[in-house]
Amino acid sequence: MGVTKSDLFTETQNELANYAKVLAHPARIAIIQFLLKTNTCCNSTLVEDLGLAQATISQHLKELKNVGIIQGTVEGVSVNYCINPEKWHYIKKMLSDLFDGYDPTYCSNC
Amino acid sequence: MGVTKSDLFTETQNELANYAKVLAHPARIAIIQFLLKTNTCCNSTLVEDLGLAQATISQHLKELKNVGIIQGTVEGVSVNYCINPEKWHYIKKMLSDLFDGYDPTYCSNC
DNA sequence: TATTTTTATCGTAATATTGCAATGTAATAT
DNA sequence: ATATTACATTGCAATATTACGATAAAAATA
Repeated sequence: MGVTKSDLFTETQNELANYAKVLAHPARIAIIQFLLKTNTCCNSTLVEDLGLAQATISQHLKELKNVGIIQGTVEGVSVNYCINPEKWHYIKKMLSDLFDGYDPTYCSNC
Repeated sequence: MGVTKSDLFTETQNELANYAKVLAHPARIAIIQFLLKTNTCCNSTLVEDLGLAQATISQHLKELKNVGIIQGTVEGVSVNYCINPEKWHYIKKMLSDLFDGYDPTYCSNC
């Protein structure tokens, strides 16, 4: 049906899935990596750098902002985007908690 | 269009996005967490545990298997799934490389 | 004021994802 | 041989995502 049955899952499961979803597009990964390098960027810079249309970049930025991984501050005509440090570390922790939860020494059949 | 312009991005960006995509559904997170707890599971166990239809679980398992995060071994009538340790650590490293790439002390405007 | 620059939003088309009933398949049990 | 059990696959409907042109809004500039 295309609609996820969120009510079947825990809050953590839905939350993790939502964070993963925002990372699940190369353009958004590229935007994040760009920010890791330059610390700040605006829509027009990304349009040049990524080669996607302005409306498309704007949409990706919106999704990143919606989950809180980036934040934007109006700077005259343009908007400066940067990583939200608190959210960044929160997501980082959720993911490492998940990935640290596996100990292969307990596995007998693989 | 619904189609990602993969050719605009680096291999790493596409790869990261693909791994994120497979984590971008609470059912698949739930399956992984189930495996972290029990180390092994089969389709029917998950159908009981998650409350999704057998065909749906089968589809989610297929996606997890396609990116290599889990592997299945036929055990008589049923199929035992478990985490693929190499892939697990590979994905874990890719994600931590991304998330370790941020140093808030360099950021002046947030 | 008119123009330019930058971004957001709307509308739309193409494609992808989610979920499940129905059906197919393969191994085991009766 | 037939039935049962466990999964995979197919086909379909509903919804979500991706991409972008067109347009709107808001600030800076001529």
